[in-house]
Amino acid sequence: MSLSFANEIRQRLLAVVREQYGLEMTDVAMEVPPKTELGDLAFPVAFELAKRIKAATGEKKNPREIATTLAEGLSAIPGVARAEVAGAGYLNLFFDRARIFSQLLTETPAAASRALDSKLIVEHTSINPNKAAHIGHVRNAVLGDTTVRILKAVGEKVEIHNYIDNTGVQVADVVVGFLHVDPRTLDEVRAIAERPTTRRDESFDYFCWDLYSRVGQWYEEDKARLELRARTLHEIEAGGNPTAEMGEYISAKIVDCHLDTMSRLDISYDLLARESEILHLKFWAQAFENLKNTGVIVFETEGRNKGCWVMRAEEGGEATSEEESEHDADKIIVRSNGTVTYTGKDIAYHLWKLGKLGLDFYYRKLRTDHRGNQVWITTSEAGEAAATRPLFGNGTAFLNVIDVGQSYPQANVKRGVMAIDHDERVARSAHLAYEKVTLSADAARELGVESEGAVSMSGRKGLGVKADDLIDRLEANALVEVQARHAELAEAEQKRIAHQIAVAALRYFLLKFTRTSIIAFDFKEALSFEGETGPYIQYAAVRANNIFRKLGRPPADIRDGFGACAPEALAALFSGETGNSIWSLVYFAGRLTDIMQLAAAGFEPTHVAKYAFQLAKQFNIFYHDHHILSEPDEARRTLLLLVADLVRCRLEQALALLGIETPEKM
RNA sequence: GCGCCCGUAGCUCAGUUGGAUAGAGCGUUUGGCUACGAACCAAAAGGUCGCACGUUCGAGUCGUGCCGGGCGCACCA
Repeated sequence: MSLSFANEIRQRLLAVVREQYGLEMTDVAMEVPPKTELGDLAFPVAFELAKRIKAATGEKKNPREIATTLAEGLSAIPGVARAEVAGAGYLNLFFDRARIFSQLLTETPAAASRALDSKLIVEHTSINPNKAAHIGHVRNAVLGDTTVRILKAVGEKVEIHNYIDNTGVQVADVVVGFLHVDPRTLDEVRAIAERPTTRRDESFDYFCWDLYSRVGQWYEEDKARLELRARTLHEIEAGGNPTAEMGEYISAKIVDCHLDTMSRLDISYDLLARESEILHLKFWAQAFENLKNTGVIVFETEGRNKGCWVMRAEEGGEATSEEESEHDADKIIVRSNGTVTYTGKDIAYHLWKLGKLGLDFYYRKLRTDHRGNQVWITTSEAGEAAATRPLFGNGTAFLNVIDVGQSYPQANVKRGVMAIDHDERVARSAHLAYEKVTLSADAARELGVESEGAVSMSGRKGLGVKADDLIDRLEANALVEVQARHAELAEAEQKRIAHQIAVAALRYFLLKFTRTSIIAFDFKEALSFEGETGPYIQYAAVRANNIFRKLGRPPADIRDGFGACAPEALAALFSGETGNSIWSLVYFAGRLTDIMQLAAAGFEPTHVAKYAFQLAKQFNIFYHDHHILSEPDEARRTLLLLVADLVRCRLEQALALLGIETPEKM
């Protein structure tokens, strides 16, 4: 429903309150009644007014009486058929169904675009480039990608980053593996990474997955070997030596694998920002100056943090607490030996995101992805000229999709950044925290681990469901179903559809949960195509499309004939019990814009996922109740076709927001 | 000890700024394909919304205190 329409009603209502009761209200609550028979919009405002009137005049008024007065004052709003008082004092409005319906047929669900000078920088995926991606990583990527789609749909300008920690401990561990556990020269590693193979388990990221867990065991056997990790990490950070070269090669190759995996799920990026550049281009040194100048960080000359630069805890109301506990929340940014902590480096990186650092990366083209988008990557040495590439960074706010375990460091990063850049728009920046994916007892058993309850995945132990394995299984299962139903299609086409179904199943499975809910991954549930699943929603859209295919006329053709329908036919469509249920479907289809706004405001893609499922469910009931093509009344048939078309459009749009395609057939 | 998240049907989970009779999927039982293909639909059974106070005309939703589970709180990243 267009927002301006609802806002107009609100304003009118506020005016009536002013005229009738002389009360100034800034806003009124508005909601959708639980049943269509009760109306299309409900205002519980009379309850609050009763209270206010009593406070102002001492006069006791019944909420129903107030609602009645308001209803009388609300006459003649275009699009509103009538107002009713219901329950204990609800003011319910009924729309002019025919009018709204015709409006919806021409409306496209896009929100008013925001200021053009604002740009959100969304960081997601950011998998350590040392092993294959697993289902937990996919949750991050799907959440991030879907959030981006929704933000763009409501008019935000978005830049998508994928942070590559190519100089971290995890990469160092695989380098240790190739140097000491399963010794190989760089050329031999290259041979493994670049060997031509169609076998999934021979791909380089799978190879490293196994090696990484072997390294973990190898450390366990002799803790002294951890020295080797520290030395390797140091060499990688320093750069310009054979160890660093090995790390560079491995991480670049694994990043390639990750991008391929994510492409299968229609996920893409604008820029891969690498930690090696943040190190080599001395981002921290610059940020350090900025932080010192503003006084956010101070040098401790005594106490247990003596010799460190720390970010002091915010002054809370509790000044009475002991000295010791006050210093608990102080965050060390520079250690007493002069090295910088992770938090410090991340503050520097985020200042860059906002264009507040005074330094920039160099950039080069990495690849053109499956969508045809140019993916860029940072480099330390002179890259593409600024004139021939996008201007990266300089965002007005950042959004980071990172698991909930990073909440504390993330809060510190934002605190440090806000101390330097306290633009109110920066305050929108947020850590989009999501809970982890664990393995259900059944899933763990399938992977060889016996357990009573859910089990945490562990890259270090090599325990987890690899993303490509799962997608392969989904595609194989979907292909069986497609072949059973559409033997007439060419194999390539069958596979294409199976792929679309697999993506729908996986993405919906990860989006049906709220961000803060732990997902206990279960194969049976994730591999299902029935019930509350992505394919169920696709099926509803495909059914709608089938009607038009059988009809032999495109939807646009039907829309052109709308004007010729008699007003009586339109009135009949929405009258009676059957009319109510058709109207409730139409009205729900019209609410996509509201849902988008809700999802965007809370960075919660689940709202769109749940909406799409509910709309599909309602459509399936409609489909079952009305056999459109055999409808004898031609005008009514046209109108039913238009309803089907409206729902079809909104379903496909909602699916697109979720990163799910609608197959031609299924 | 401090902070955050979770607790809703047998299981897995939704539940927008507090609103009308708390929903869905799976599972169980039963029914519906010579229709736009059943990856669907219909029906039944299943609830002290962890517990107790409080605020409110109204609490699954807000506040306080408990109980139970998970995760953070490094001169690690």
